[in-house]
Amino acid sequence: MALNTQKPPIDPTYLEKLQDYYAEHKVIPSYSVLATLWGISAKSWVAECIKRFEEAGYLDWTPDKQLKPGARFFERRLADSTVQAGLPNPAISDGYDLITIDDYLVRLPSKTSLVRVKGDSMIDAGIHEGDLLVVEQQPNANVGEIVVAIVDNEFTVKYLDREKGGFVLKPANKAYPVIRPKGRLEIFGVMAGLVRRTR
Amino acid sequence: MALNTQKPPIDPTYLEKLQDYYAEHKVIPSYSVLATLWGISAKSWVAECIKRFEEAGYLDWTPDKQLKPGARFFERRLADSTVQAGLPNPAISDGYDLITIDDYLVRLPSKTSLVRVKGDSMIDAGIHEGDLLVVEQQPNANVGEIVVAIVDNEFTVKYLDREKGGFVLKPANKAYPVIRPKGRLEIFGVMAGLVRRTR
DNA sequence: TTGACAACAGAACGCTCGTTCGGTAACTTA
DNA sequence: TAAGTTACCGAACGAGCGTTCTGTTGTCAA
Repeated sequence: MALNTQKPPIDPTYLEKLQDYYAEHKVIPSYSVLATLWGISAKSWVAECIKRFEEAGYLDWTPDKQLKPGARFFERRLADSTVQAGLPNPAISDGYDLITIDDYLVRLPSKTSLVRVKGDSMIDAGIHEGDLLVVEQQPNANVGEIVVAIVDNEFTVKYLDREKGGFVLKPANKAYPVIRPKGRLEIFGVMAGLVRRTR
Repeated sequence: MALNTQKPPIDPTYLEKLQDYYAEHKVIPSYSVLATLWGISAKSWVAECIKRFEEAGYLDWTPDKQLKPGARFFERRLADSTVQAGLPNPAISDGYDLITIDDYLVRLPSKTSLVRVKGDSMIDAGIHEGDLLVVEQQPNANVGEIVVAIVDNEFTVKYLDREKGGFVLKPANKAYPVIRPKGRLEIFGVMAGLVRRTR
Protein backbone atom coordinates (compact mmCIF):
# COMPACT_ATOMS: atom_id res chain seq x y z
CA MET A 1 0.00 0.00 0.00
CA ALA A 2 1.31 3.37 -0.91
CA LEU A 3 1.07 6.36 1.31
CA ASN A 4 -0.16 9.58 -0.14
CA THR A 5 1.82 12.72 0.42
CA GLN A 6 -1.37 14.42 1.53
CA LYS A 7 -5.05 14.22 0.83
CA PRO A 8 -5.86 14.96 -2.78
CA PRO A 9 -7.89 18.16 -3.12
CA ILE A 10 -11.22 17.24 -4.62
CA ASP A 11 -11.40 15.67 -8.03
CA PRO A 12 -7.93 15.23 -9.56
CA THR A 13 -9.40 15.44 -13.05
CA TYR A 14 -10.21 19.08 -12.31
CA LEU A 15 -6.52 19.85 -12.28
CA GLU A 16 -5.95 17.91 -15.48
CA LYS A 17 -8.71 19.78 -17.24
CA LEU A 18 -7.28 23.09 -16.10
CA GLN A 19 -3.80 22.05 -17.23
CA ASP A 20 -5.11 21.07 -20.64
CA TYR A 21 -6.98 24.36 -20.93
CA TYR A 22 -3.85 26.22 -19.92
CA ALA A 23 -1.72 24.26 -22.38
CA GLU A 24 -4.06 25.31 -25.16
CA HIS A 25 -4.66 28.94 -24.24
CA LYS A 26 -1.75 29.84 -21.93
CA VAL A 27 -4.16 31.56 -19.57
CA ILE A 28 -6.19 30.71 -16.47
CA PRO A 29 -9.90 31.11 -17.25
CA SER A 30 -12.46 32.92 -15.15
CA TYR A 31 -14.53 31.26 -12.45
CA SER A 32 -17.58 30.91 -14.66
CA VAL A 33 -15.58 29.36 -17.48
CA LEU A 34 -13.95 27.04 -14.97
CA ALA A 35 -17.42 26.05 -13.78
CA THR A 36 -18.47 24.86 -17.25
CA LEU A 37 -15.03 23.30 -17.79
CA TRP A 38 -15.42 21.27 -14.61
CA GLY A 39 -19.13 20.62 -14.98
CA ILE A 40 -19.97 22.61 -11.88
CA SER A 41 -22.87 25.02 -11.72
CA ALA A 42 -21.98 27.11 -8.69
CA LYS A 43 -19.18 29.67 -8.79
CA SER A 44 -18.92 29.45 -5.03
CA TRP A 45 -17.87 25.84 -5.30
CA VAL A 46 -15.31 26.75 -7.96
CA ALA A 47 -13.87 29.23 -5.47
CA GLU A 48 -13.61 26.48 -2.86
CA CYS A 49 -11.82 24.13 -5.26
CA ILE A 50 -9.42 26.90 -6.25
CA LYS A 51 -8.63 27.53 -2.60
CA ARG A 52 -7.66 23.90 -2.16
CA PHE A 53 -5.54 23.82 -5.28
CA GLU A 54 -3.89 26.95 -3.97
CA GLU A 55 -3.15 25.29 -0.63
CA ALA A 56 -1.68 22.31 -2.47
CA GLY A 57 0.61 24.62 -4.47
CA TYR A 58 -1.02 24.18 -7.86
CA LEU A 59 -2.43 27.68 -8.09
CA ASP A 60 -1.27 31.05 -6.85
CA TRP A 61 -2.03 34.77 -7.04
CA THR A 62 -0.22 37.63 -8.70
CA PRO A 63 0.49 40.78 -6.67
CA ASP A 64 -2.54 42.16 -8.50
CA LYS A 65 -4.81 39.48 -7.01
CA GLN A 66 -5.11 37.62 -10.26
CA LEU A 67 -5.18 33.84 -10.32
CA LYS A 68 -2.08 32.25 -11.81
CA PRO A 69 -0.39 28.84 -12.04
CA GLY A 70 1.44 27.84 -8.88
CA ALA A 71 4.81 26.22 -8.42
CA ARG A 72 3.55 22.65 -8.81
CA PHE A 73 1.26 23.42 -11.73
CA PHE A 74 3.76 22.24 -14.32
CA GLU A 75 4.76 18.98 -12.66
CA ARG A 76 4.78 15.88 -14.82
CA ARG A 77 4.14 12.28 -13.89
CA LEU A 78 7.18 10.05 -14.00
CA ALA A 79 5.86 6.59 -14.78
CA ASP A 80 7.71 3.75 -13.16
CA SER A 81 9.26 1.15 -15.40
CA THR A 82 7.73 -1.73 -13.52
CA VAL A 83 4.02 -1.92 -14.05
CA GLN A 84 1.78 -3.26 -11.39
CA ALA A 85 0.40 -6.66 -12.30
CA GLY A 86 -3.17 -6.65 -13.45
CA LEU A 87 -3.29 -2.93 -13.95
CA PRO A 88 -4.06 -2.28 -17.61
CA ASN A 89 -4.39 1.43 -16.96
CA PRO A 90 -1.37 2.58 -14.96
CA ALA A 91 -2.82 6.07 -14.74
CA ILE A 92 -4.81 5.06 -11.70
CA SER A 93 -1.89 3.44 -9.93
CA ASP A 94 0.46 5.55 -7.90
CA GLY A 95 3.86 4.35 -8.95
CA TYR A 96 4.42 7.93 -9.96
CA ASP A 97 6.86 10.59 -9.12
CA LEU A 98 6.44 14.21 -10.07
CA ILE A 99 9.02 16.47 -11.65
CA THR A 100 9.00 19.46 -13.96
CA ILE A 101 11.05 19.14 -17.12
CA ASP A 102 12.46 22.63 -16.83
CA ASP A 103 13.71 22.11 -13.32
CA TYR A 104 15.14 18.78 -14.35
CA LEU A 105 17.26 20.33 -17.08
CA VAL A 106 17.95 23.90 -16.06
CA ARG A 107 19.97 24.54 -12.92
CA LEU A 108 21.11 28.06 -13.70
CA PRO A 109 18.47 29.85 -15.77
CA SER A 110 20.55 32.93 -16.36
CA LYS A 111 23.48 30.88 -17.67
CA THR A 112 21.46 28.41 -19.70
CA SER A 113 20.57 28.65 -23.36
CA LEU A 114 19.27 26.33 -26.01
CA VAL A 115 21.16 25.59 -29.19
CA ARG A 116 19.68 23.80 -32.17
CA VAL A 117 21.93 20.98 -33.39
CA LYS A 118 22.98 21.04 -37.04
CA GLY A 119 24.44 18.04 -38.75
CA ASP A 120 25.18 14.55 -37.52
CA SER A 121 28.75 14.91 -36.33
CA MET A 122 27.77 13.83 -32.80
CA ILE A 123 25.47 11.00 -33.77
CA ASP A 124 27.40 8.39 -31.81
CA ALA A 125 26.75 10.41 -28.65
CA GLY A 126 23.05 10.22 -29.34
CA ILE A 127 22.86 13.82 -30.52
CA HIS A 128 20.82 14.15 -33.67
CA GLU A 129 20.19 16.92 -36.13
CA GLY A 130 17.37 19.15 -34.94
CA ASP A 131 17.80 18.32 -31.27
CA LEU A 132 17.90 21.18 -28.80
CA LEU A 133 21.01 21.23 -26.71
CA VAL A 134 20.74 22.61 -23.19
CA VAL A 135 23.93 24.59 -22.72
CA GLU A 136 25.38 26.12 -19.60
CA GLN A 137 27.38 29.09 -20.72
CA GLN A 138 30.92 29.23 -19.41
CA PRO A 139 34.27 30.08 -21.00
CA ASN A 140 36.09 26.86 -20.18
CA ALA A 141 35.45 23.16 -19.78
CA ASN A 142 37.05 19.88 -18.82
CA VAL A 143 38.43 17.27 -21.16
CA GLY A 144 35.80 14.70 -22.00
CA GLU A 145 32.86 17.08 -21.73
CA ILE A 146 30.68 17.90 -24.69
CA VAL A 147 31.10 21.57 -25.43
CA VAL A 148 29.58 24.15 -27.73
CA ALA A 149 32.49 26.00 -29.26
CA ILE A 150 32.61 28.89 -31.67
CA VAL A 151 34.62 28.01 -34.76
CA ASP A 152 34.60 30.29 -37.81
CA ASN A 153 31.71 32.27 -36.35
CA GLU A 154 29.56 29.16 -36.07
CA PHE A 155 28.50 27.02 -33.16
CA THR A 156 29.99 23.55 -33.13
CA VAL A 157 29.10 20.73 -30.77
CA LYS A 158 32.02 18.38 -30.03
CA TYR A 159 33.85 16.49 -27.35
CA LEU A 160 36.62 18.51 -25.79
CA ASP A 161 39.96 16.70 -25.76
CA ARG A 162 43.61 17.51 -25.41
CA GLU A 163 46.56 16.74 -27.62
CA LYS A 164 50.15 17.76 -27.25
CA GLY A 165 49.45 20.84 -29.30
CA GLY A 166 46.57 21.99 -27.12
CA PHE A 167 42.82 21.53 -27.00
CA VAL A 168 41.01 19.84 -29.86
CA LEU A 169 37.38 19.17 -30.72
CA LYS A 170 36.48 15.56 -31.43
CA PRO A 171 33.27 14.58 -33.22
CA ALA A 172 31.36 11.44 -32.34
CA ASN A 173 31.18 10.27 -35.92
CA LYS A 174 34.04 8.66 -37.80
CA ALA A 175 33.08 10.48 -40.98
CA TYR A 176 34.15 13.82 -39.50
CA PRO A 177 37.65 15.05 -38.79
CA VAL A 178 39.07 16.24 -35.50
CA ILE A 179 39.13 20.02 -35.33
CA ARG A 180 42.42 21.53 -34.26
CA PRO A 181 41.79 25.22 -33.81
CA LYS A 182 44.53 27.62 -34.60
CA GLY A 183 44.97 30.10 -31.82
CA ARG A 184 42.67 30.19 -28.85
CA LEU A 185 39.69 27.88 -28.68
CA GLU A 186 36.54 29.84 -27.96
CA ILE A 187 34.07 27.93 -25.83
CA PHE A 188 30.47 29.08 -25.60
CA GLY A 189 29.36 26.60 -22.99
CA VAL A 190 29.06 23.03 -21.80
CA MET A 191 26.28 20.61 -22.68
CA ALA A 192 24.02 20.04 -19.70
CA GLY A 193 21.20 18.22 -21.41
CA LEU A 194 19.28 17.45 -24.54
CA VAL A 195 15.72 17.91 -25.72
CA ARG A 196 14.21 16.20 -28.73
CA ARG A 197 10.70 16.47 -30.07
CA THR A 198 9.51 13.66 -32.31
CA ARG A 199 5.89 14.44 -32.85
CA MET B 1 18.23 50.68 -45.30
CA ALA B 2 16.15 47.90 -43.89
CA LEU B 3 12.54 47.57 -44.81
CA ASN B 4 10.07 46.74 -42.11
CA THR B 5 7.69 43.87 -42.65
CA GLN B 6 4.98 46.21 -41.48
CA LYS B 7 4.72 49.20 -39.27
CA PRO B 8 5.75 48.38 -35.72
CA PRO B 9 2.82 48.67 -33.32
CA ILE B 10 3.58 51.46 -30.94
CA ASP B 11 6.38 51.16 -28.48
CA PRO B 12 8.20 47.83 -28.82
CA THR B 13 9.21 47.94 -25.18
CA TYR B 14 5.54 47.49 -24.33
CA LEU B 15 5.70 43.96 -25.68
CA GLU B 16 8.90 43.25 -23.81
CA LYS B 17 7.41 44.43 -20.56
CA LEU B 18 4.37 42.24 -21.12
CA GLN B 19 6.59 39.27 -21.92
CA ASP B 20 8.59 39.83 -18.77
CA TYR B 21 5.42 40.04 -16.73
CA TYR B 22 4.15 36.88 -18.36
CA ALA B 23 7.43 35.07 -17.80
CA GLU B 24 7.16 35.85 -14.12
CA HIS B 25 3.47 35.19 -13.55
CA LYS B 26 2.42 33.01 -16.51
CA VAL B 27 -0.68 35.14 -16.94
CA ILE B 28 -1.80 38.19 -18.93
CA PRO B 29 -2.71 41.04 -16.56
CA SER B 30 -5.79 43.22 -16.69
CA TYR B 31 -6.00 46.51 -18.60
CA SER B 32 -5.45 48.63 -15.53
CA VAL B 33 -2.42 46.62 -14.46
CA LEU B 34 -1.12 46.87 -18.01
CA ALA B 35 -1.59 50.62 -17.84
CA THR B 36 0.69 50.97 -14.83
CA LEU B 37 3.08 48.40 -16.31
CA TRP B 38 3.40 50.49 -19.46
CA GLY B 39 3.27 53.86 -17.76
CA ILE B 40 -0.02 54.80 -19.41
CA SER B 41 -2.85 56.43 -17.55
CA ALA B 42 -5.78 55.73 -19.87
CA LYS B 43 -7.28 52.27 -20.24
CA SER B 44 -8.62 53.29 -23.64
CA TRP B 45 -5.11 53.67 -24.93
CA VAL B 46 -4.19 50.29 -23.49
CA ALA B 47 -7.07 48.84 -25.48
CA GLU B 48 -5.75 50.48 -28.64
CA CYS B 49 -2.25 49.07 -28.08
CA ILE B 50 -3.68 45.63 -27.43
CA LYS B 51 -5.62 45.79 -30.66
CA ARG B 52 -2.41 46.48 -32.57
CA PHE B 53 -0.52 43.71 -30.84
CA GLU B 54 -3.42 41.47 -31.71
CA GLU B 55 -3.26 42.49 -35.38
CA ALA B 56 0.46 41.77 -35.35
CA GLY B 57 -0.16 38.29 -33.92
CA TYR B 58 1.32 38.85 -30.48
CA LEU B 59 -1.95 38.66 -28.62
CA ASP B 60 -5.14 36.74 -29.14
CA TRP B 61 -8.46 35.89 -27.51
CA THR B 62 -9.80 32.69 -26.04
CA PRO B 63 -13.25 31.47 -27.12
CA ASP B 64 -14.38 33.01 -23.83
CA LYS B 65 -13.24 36.49 -24.93
CA GLN B 66 -10.29 36.49 -22.58
CA LEU B 67 -7.01 38.02 -23.65
CA LYS B 68 -4.25 35.47 -24.19
CA PRO B 69 -0.79 35.26 -25.77
CA GLY B 70 -0.87 35.01 -29.54
CA ALA B 71 1.10 32.80 -31.87
CA ARG B 72 4.07 35.16 -32.10
CA PHE B 73 4.13 35.97 -28.39
CA PHE B 74 6.65 33.24 -27.60
CA GLU B 75 8.64 33.63 -30.76
CA ARG B 76 12.19 33.90 -29.62
CA ARG B 77 15.68 33.48 -30.77
CA LEU B 78 17.39 30.40 -29.59
CA ALA B 79 21.06 31.06 -29.53
CA ASP B 80 21.60 31.21 -33.26
CA SER B 81 24.02 28.83 -34.87
CA THR B 82 25.66 31.62 -36.78
CA VAL B 83 27.37 34.00 -34.45
CA GLN B 84 27.54 37.63 -35.36
CA ALA B 85 31.05 38.71 -36.18
CA GLY B 86 32.62 40.80 -33.49
CA LEU B 87 30.23 39.57 -30.83
CA PRO B 88 32.32 37.54 -28.44
CA ASN B 89 29.41 37.03 -26.06
CA PRO B 90 26.28 35.98 -27.94
CA ALA B 91 24.42 35.73 -24.67
CA ILE B 92 23.57 39.39 -24.69
CA SER B 93 22.07 39.19 -28.15
CA ASP B 94 19.22 36.87 -27.36
CA GLY B 95 16.53 36.65 -24.78
CA TYR B 96 16.42 33.30 -23.13
CA ASP B 97 13.75 31.30 -21.45
CA LEU B 98 10.70 33.08 -22.72
CA ILE B 99 9.20 29.78 -23.70
CA THR B 100 9.56 26.80 -21.45
CA ILE B 101 10.99 23.48 -22.51
CA ASP B 102 7.83 22.01 -21.08
CA ASP B 103 5.70 23.78 -23.68
CA TYR B 104 8.00 22.58 -26.39
CA LEU B 105 7.49 18.95 -25.48
CA VAL B 106 4.05 18.66 -23.92
CA ARG B 107 0.87 19.20 -25.90
CA LEU B 108 -1.64 17.42 -23.65
CA PRO B 109 -0.52 17.55 -20.03
CA SER B 110 -3.14 15.12 -18.79
CA LYS B 111 -2.11 12.48 -21.36
CA THR B 112 1.62 12.96 -21.04
CA SER B 113 3.94 11.00 -18.78
CA LEU B 114 7.65 10.58 -18.49
CA VAL B 115 9.27 7.16 -18.67
CA ARG B 116 12.85 6.43 -17.70
CA VAL B 117 14.67 4.43 -20.38
CA LYS B 118 16.34 1.19 -19.31
CA GLY B 119 18.90 -0.57 -21.43
CA ASP B 120 20.38 0.30 -24.81
CA SER B 121 18.00 -1.53 -27.12
CA MET B 122 17.11 1.72 -28.89
CA ILE B 123 20.59 3.16 -29.09
CA ASP B 124 20.52 3.49 -32.88
CA ALA B 125 17.52 5.79 -32.53
CA GLY B 126 19.54 8.01 -30.22
CA ILE B 127 17.72 6.79 -27.13
CA HIS B 128 20.14 6.07 -24.31
CA GLU B 129 19.85 4.43 -20.94
CA GLY B 130 18.68 6.89 -18.33
CA ASP B 131 16.98 9.23 -20.81
CA LEU B 132 13.49 10.41 -20.00
CA LEU B 133 11.00 9.60 -22.70
CA VAL B 134 8.08 11.97 -23.17
CA VAL B 135 5.12 9.70 -23.80
CA GLU B 136 1.62 10.54 -24.93
CA GLN B 137 -0.61 7.89 -23.46
CA GLN B 138 -2.88 6.20 -25.98
CA PRO B 139 -3.88 2.58 -26.56
CA ASN B 140 -2.82 2.30 -30.18
CA ALA B 141 -0.19 3.60 -32.57
CA ASN B 142 0.92 3.58 -36.19
CA VAL B 143 3.58 1.39 -37.73
CA GLY B 144 6.95 3.13 -37.65
CA GLU B 145 6.30 5.07 -34.48
CA ILE B 146 8.33 4.53 -31.36
CA VAL B 147 6.00 3.15 -28.72
CA VAL B 148 6.13 2.31 -25.06
CA ALA B 149 4.57 -1.12 -24.72
CA ILE B 150 3.89 -3.23 -21.68
CA VAL B 151 5.54 -6.65 -22.01
CA ASP B 152 5.77 -9.01 -19.04
CA ASN B 153 4.64 -6.22 -16.70
CA GLU B 154 7.50 -3.99 -17.75
CA PHE B 155 7.73 -0.97 -19.99
CA THR B 156 9.55 -1.54 -23.25
CA VAL B 157 10.51 1.11 -25.78
CA LYS B 158 10.58 -0.13 -29.36
CA TYR B 159 9.62 0.63 -32.92
CA LEU B 160 6.15 -0.63 -33.78
CA ASP B 161 6.10 -2.72 -36.94
CA ARG B 162 3.85 -5.25 -38.60
CA GLU B 163 4.54 -8.76 -39.80
CA LYS B 164 2.19 -11.29 -41.28
CA GLY B 165 1.50 -12.61 -37.81
CA GLY B 166 0.52 -9.23 -36.41
CA PHE B 167 2.26 -6.37 -34.65
CA VAL B 168 5.85 -6.73 -33.52
CA LEU B 169 8.28 -4.59 -31.55
CA LYS B 170 11.60 -3.87 -33.22
CA PRO B 171 14.61 -2.63 -31.29
CA ALA B 172 17.07 -0.16 -32.77
CA ASN B 173 20.06 -2.30 -31.87
CA LYS B 174 21.19 -5.40 -33.75
CA ALA B 175 22.14 -7.11 -30.52
CA TYR B 176 18.51 -7.40 -29.48
CA PRO B 177 15.81 -9.64 -30.94
CA VAL B 178 12.49 -8.62 -32.40
CA ILE B 179 9.70 -9.10 -29.88
CA ARG B 180 6.69 -10.99 -31.18
CA PRO B 181 4.08 -10.77 -28.46
CA LYS B 182 1.77 -13.67 -27.98
CA GLY B 183 -1.77 -12.50 -27.71
CA ARG B 184 -2.67 -8.86 -27.73
CA LEU B 185 0.04 -6.21 -27.73
CA GLU B 186 -0.52 -3.75 -24.94
CA ILE B 187 0.56 -0.22 -25.80
CA PHE B 188 1.03 2.37 -23.08
CA GLY B 189 1.70 5.31 -25.35
CA VAL B 190 3.65 6.86 -28.18
CA MET B 191 6.97 8.66 -27.91
CA ALA B 192 6.56 12.40 -28.34
CA GLY B 193 9.97 13.52 -27.25
CA LEU B 194 13.11 12.90 -25.29
CA VAL B 195 14.88 14.55 -22.40
CA ARG B 196 18.44 13.81 -21.36
CA ARG B 197 20.43 15.31 -18.53
CA THR B 198 24.19 15.02 -18.79
CA ARG B 199 25.40 17.07 -15.92
C1' DT C 1 -1.76 78.52 -40.77
C1' DT C 2 -4.55 75.32 -41.19
C1' DG C 3 -6.05 70.92 -41.36
C1' DA C 4 -5.30 66.06 -40.85
C1' DC C 5 -3.63 62.56 -38.16
C1' DA C 6 -1.38 60.06 -34.32
C1' DA C 7 -0.73 59.68 -29.42
C1' DC C 8 -2.57 59.94 -25.56
C1' DA C 9 -6.03 61.51 -21.19
C1' DG C 10 -10.34 61.02 -18.78
C1' DA C 11 -15.01 60.24 -17.68
C1' DA C 12 -19.06 57.40 -18.01
C1' DC C 13 -21.35 52.97 -18.44
C1' DG C 14 -23.05 48.38 -18.62
C1' DC C 15 -21.63 43.99 -17.67
C1' DT C 16 -19.00 40.35 -15.79
C1' DC C 17 -16.15 39.19 -12.18
C1' DG C 18 -15.19 37.00 -7.67
C1' DT C 19 -17.17 37.00 -3.00
C1' DT C 20 -20.50 36.12 0.53
C1' DC C 21 -24.04 33.85 2.60
C1' DG C 22 -27.70 30.73 3.17
C1' DG C 23 -29.52 26.26 1.83
C1' DT C 24 -29.74 21.10 0.83
C1' DA C 25 -28.75 16.36 0.38
C1' DA C 26 -25.71 12.45 1.35
C1' DC C 27 -22.62 10.34 4.18
C1' DT C 28 -20.06 9.72 8.89
C1' DT C 29 -19.37 9.24 13.42
C1' DA C 30 -20.94 8.67 18.30
C1' DT D 1 -30.81 8.93 15.60
C1' DA D 2 -28.98 13.09 16.27
C1' DA D 3 -25.23 15.88 15.27
C1' DG D 4 -21.60 16.93 12.55
C1' DT D 5 -19.07 17.09 8.07
C1' DT D 6 -18.61 17.16 3.12
C1' DA D 7 -19.99 18.28 -1.46
C1' DC D 8 -22.38 20.94 -3.79
C1' DC D 9 -26.41 24.67 -5.59
C1' DG D 10 -28.25 29.42 -6.14
C1' DA D 11 -29.17 34.14 -5.36
C1' DA D 12 -27.44 38.63 -4.35
C1' DC D 13 -23.99 42.25 -4.47
C1' DG D 14 -20.39 45.56 -4.90
C1' DA D 15 -16.19 46.27 -7.20
C1' DG D 16 -13.53 46.12 -11.04
C1' DC D 17 -13.53 44.97 -15.78
C1' DG D 18 -13.23 46.33 -20.76
C1' DT D 19 -15.69 49.48 -23.99
C1' DT D 20 -17.01 53.78 -25.92
C1' DC D 21 -16.89 58.40 -26.76
C1' DT D 22 -15.28 62.98 -26.31
C1' DG D 23 -11.10 66.08 -25.52
C1' DT D 24 -6.39 67.71 -25.79
C1' DT D 25 -1.78 68.08 -27.43
C1' DG D 26 1.96 67.63 -30.67
C1' DT D 27 3.65 66.88 -35.34
C1' DC D 28 3.95 67.09 -40.06
C1' DA D 29 2.46 68.22 -44.84
C1' DA D 30 0.15 71.20 -47.80
